[in-house]
Amino acid sequence: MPELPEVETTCRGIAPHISGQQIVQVIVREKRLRYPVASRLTGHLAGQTVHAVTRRGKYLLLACDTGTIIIHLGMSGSLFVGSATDRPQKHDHLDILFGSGRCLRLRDPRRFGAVLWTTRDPERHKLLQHLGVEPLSSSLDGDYFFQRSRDRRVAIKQFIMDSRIVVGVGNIYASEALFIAGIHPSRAAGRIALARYLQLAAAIKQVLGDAIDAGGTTLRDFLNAEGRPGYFQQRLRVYQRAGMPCDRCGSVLRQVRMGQRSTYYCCQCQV
DNA sequence: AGAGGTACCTGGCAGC
DNA sequence: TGCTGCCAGGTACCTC
Repeated sequence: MPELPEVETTCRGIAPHISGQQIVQVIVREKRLRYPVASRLTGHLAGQTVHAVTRRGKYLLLACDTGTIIIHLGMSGSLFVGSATDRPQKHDHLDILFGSGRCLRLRDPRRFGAVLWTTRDPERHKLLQHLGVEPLSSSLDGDYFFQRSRDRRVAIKQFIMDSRIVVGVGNIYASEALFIAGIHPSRAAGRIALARYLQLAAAIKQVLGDAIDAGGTTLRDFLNAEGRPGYFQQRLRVYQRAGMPCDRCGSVLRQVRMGQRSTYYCCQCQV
């Protein structure tokens, strides 16, 4: 599920319920996530207050008294606030219980997610220190892409999905942004002109921004959050539409595999 | 340094 | 119905 829009939606959704709240207990039912959940997490957290909930790339950061909880949702994770008395379901691996009676629960069937604890500046954590720019910030623009891509022969789709370049562009939105910008996904990153990178940067901001706005519509019933965020139903223009007509030119949309990932594009509109 | 492949894990689905 | 194989929104780490 989680691309950046869902992580952002999650961040906004859980923050009002847990910011300023004191943690009373952490329950780990399954510690075998991407990295083993440290047992010290349980001991360290009781009594600490969550001061802020922020996002860096697809990492959620819960700032506490003496350190920061780092959460990544992997490919199938979701995080929601409920009551501490709610009965856990099959893949509910971890709960953080608060003095308010609320419970922040991590559900992750594929267990590619991660829950980590650091007492240092989280930006310096091994997993975060090499992250590239935030796509919705002013740091991402055509010039930035142009400079970083010189002499790079990697396909543009893999280039924009490289978290050292820009964070948060996952497989769905990489295809969507390249379609909007009219760039063929396998074109070498180093062979794209500045003017086209200006369009690509704008396209990425547009698709991610629209998705966050759509995801925001589900925030109202976030406490019941169980179903999919609203943005999932938004009309994707190429993703999973192979064989269907391009909504711009009518050509049949194609699907190829790039770096073991499905990629969708229009061979007329994208060059 | 850059490029490409592999591994981690479960669930849903198509095809037989 | 039940089995098999493939696919899925991520990313760290390995080799060449």
